[in-house]
Amino acid sequence: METLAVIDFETTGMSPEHGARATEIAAVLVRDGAIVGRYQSLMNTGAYIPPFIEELTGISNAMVRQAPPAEEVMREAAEFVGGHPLVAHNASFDRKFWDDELARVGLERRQDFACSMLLARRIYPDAPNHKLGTLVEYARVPVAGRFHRALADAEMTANLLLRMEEELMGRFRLEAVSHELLRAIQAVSRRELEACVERYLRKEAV
DNA sequence: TGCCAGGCCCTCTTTAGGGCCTT
Repeated sequence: METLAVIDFETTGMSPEHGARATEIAAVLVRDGAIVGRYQSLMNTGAYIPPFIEELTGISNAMVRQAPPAEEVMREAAEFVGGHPLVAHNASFDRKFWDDELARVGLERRQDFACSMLLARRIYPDAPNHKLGTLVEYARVPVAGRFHRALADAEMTANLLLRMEEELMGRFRLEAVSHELLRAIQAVSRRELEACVERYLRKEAV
């Protein structure tokens, strides 16, 4: 059975290209419909956390000053994730920081990301919006802790992913949902969801 | 907010604009 790694970063800003750095990372492993592993750590990059971000995440400059060095944390996180396919909510954001923080320790990403936000737009088109907090309530996912902390957000994203996989399995009578199928679904428009799954199933059958 | 992005999607579209989502 395939194992997926769901990751979430807290950061000092929106883009590493403009100097933002990670302040916390979490990764949870998902297999057989359940969370089977967890990793979480604050990380010290030396970067300043603006007051707005401190307020948003509850992660202060004092907290990260006492945290392990970013190099140590990223090596641990990369080892924990291994080669498992990745998932994140609005993955384009976490992918940038994953790639940037790995590169700083001489490592490279080995796998693709699937995005739970793009999937939710297709699977739950009638949700009020597709923010993680809204989807957690909409899909009746248990609240795992404070929003905007990495482990809570990663766990809720993982459980949201499992709900969406159940929805796909029920709707299309699938026995399992692979990372490859998730990537195929997120690459088509909402209207093409059904045709996409059918194409995928035909390819699998050949 | 120590001021910044960018990929994606929808539609009153495609020779474009604007909103969403992440911190």
